[in-house]
Amino acid sequence: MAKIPIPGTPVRGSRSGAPIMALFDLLGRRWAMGVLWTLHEVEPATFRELQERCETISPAVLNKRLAELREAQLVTRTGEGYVTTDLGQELYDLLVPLGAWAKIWGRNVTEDTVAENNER
Amino acid sequence: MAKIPIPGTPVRGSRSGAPIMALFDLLGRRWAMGVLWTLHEVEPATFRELQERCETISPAVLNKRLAELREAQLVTRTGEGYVTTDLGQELYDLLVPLGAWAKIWGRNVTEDTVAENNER
DNA sequence: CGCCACGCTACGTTTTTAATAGCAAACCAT
DNA sequence: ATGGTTTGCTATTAAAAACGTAGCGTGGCG
Repeated sequence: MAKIPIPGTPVRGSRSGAPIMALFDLLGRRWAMGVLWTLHEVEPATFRELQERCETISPAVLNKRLAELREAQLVTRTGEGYVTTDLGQELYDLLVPLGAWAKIWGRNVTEDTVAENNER
Repeated sequence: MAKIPIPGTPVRGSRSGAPIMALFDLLGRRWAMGVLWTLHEVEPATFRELQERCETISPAVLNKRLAELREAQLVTRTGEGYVTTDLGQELYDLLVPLGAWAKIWGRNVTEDTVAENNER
């Protein structure tokens, strides 16, 4: 059984286990959000499909993240493959705005990086 | 200079550097979202204030995350201490809904965990 | 039976995070 | 100017997580 941060018990960022900190602890693991995001755009997906979509993820980590996401009720497995749960869908919906914002952010970051390089 | 994922260049989850994947790469580092969240509720905050607020973060990691967040234009440093930038504020605003949702999620997760324990 | 896709597991290496100690610089009252 | 404090961080050693690759066991199919 996967070990996930449980709200109400000590987690990173909060000894009292504030839900947001438990969530950050869970999502702040490499690939956690990426898997959820990628799964959502392909579901239902088999383990290997998901692995290909993620391009560079190793099976060990994918397996671990999937176990955690399942434990956290965000993902489940059906005969057709892995799918997001209702809860997972809700979380995904909250992540969507980040996708749009990331584009704006990306413009800022890359412009500045280019600018800095030109300065020298 | 801190190494952060640059949209448009290969990052975890996307060889082409999709902005959302670059963002996930950045935020999917331990403490990244927690630091941004915590900073927002205390800013302006000194390094040590932030460290205390985060309860269990080590100075090395805090320093690294701060360097990355600054590099990513989300945080900056003033005479008063560290503060979020406009961009960082925008991102924080997008994170806020997660705080509310986390409470609902937390209820689900803990209830099920308790239920499972009672079953045995 | 042979062949293939699937869901993982194993394992050796590299990277990241943790935990703790402590240093240099700025500030501050005496 | 001197001793004490706070601040921002670096150094170091150890543990944990992630990577990359290989491959095993199972189940379906011809």
